[in-house]
Amino acid sequence: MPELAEVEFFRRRWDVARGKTVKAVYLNPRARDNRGLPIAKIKKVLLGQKFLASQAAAKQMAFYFTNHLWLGIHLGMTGELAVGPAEREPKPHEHLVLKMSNGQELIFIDPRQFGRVLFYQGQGVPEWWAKIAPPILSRAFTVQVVADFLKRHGRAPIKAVLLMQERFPGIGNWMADEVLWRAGFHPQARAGNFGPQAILRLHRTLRQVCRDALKVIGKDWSDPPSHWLFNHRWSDGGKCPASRVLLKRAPVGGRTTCWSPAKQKLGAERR
DNA sequence: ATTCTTGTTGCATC
DNA sequence: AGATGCAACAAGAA
Repeated sequence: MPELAEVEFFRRRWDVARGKTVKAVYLNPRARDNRGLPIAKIKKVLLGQKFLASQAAAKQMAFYFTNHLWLGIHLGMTGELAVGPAEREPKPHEHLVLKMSNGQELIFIDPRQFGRVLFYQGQGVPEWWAKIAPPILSRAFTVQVVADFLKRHGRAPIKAVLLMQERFPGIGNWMADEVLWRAGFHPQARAGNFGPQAILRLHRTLRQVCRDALKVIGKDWSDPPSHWLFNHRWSDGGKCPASRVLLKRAPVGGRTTCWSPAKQKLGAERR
């Protein structure tokens, strides 16, 4: 499920072991998440190092250890981070496990294996971390930046554009739908048709949904309130929490998309 | 049995 | 050249 706020939630889970030392490393060499990793080297250099800090950005996390060591994790479609006691019954698809000095294990589970584990050792910041786009909640995410990006992808449906991580880091399928629903834009609206007022509104709504999601899900994984589209989007016969009309569902930009035909009409973007 | 999936990439096509 | 769309990746749920 992991989009912006869920990623932050999982980061916090592992962060309980901050300050502890790595006592053992397990990396499944056959897991697709671990492809390309120097597994033997990671095991060797990580052992005995202290977990110093963690950070989430977009759909990625970075865990930083002494000796300039970085572990990056992308949760893909089905990944999650867990913390468990060492004597637990291991579950299937545990692709990375760090045994920590407090007796806890930090576990990365990912059945579908669309996720990714990354590694870096050295001064400075790894390329895979540095290249993540500036956060939607940062000052760099200006209205102008959004306007330029929509123009550049003018022929694509706005739904597909909102999913582009190079400009909307952390936005995934449900967040994109939530934004468009709240702002009142049809997911099929062409990005190039958005007028100045509509762009302003889209920009503001993007920031608001990110803030709200982090407040609700990012902190302790509470379910969002039922007046969000989130709670109704996957059920057949789901109704728009604002207008009570039957929600529509269809693929847009290659992804299942849910919208309220009452609230989101083509043309509203042209202002 | 079949179809679906909260993500990303690589490649074909426009 | 740059933008767009789609299949592929893999496993489990409905």
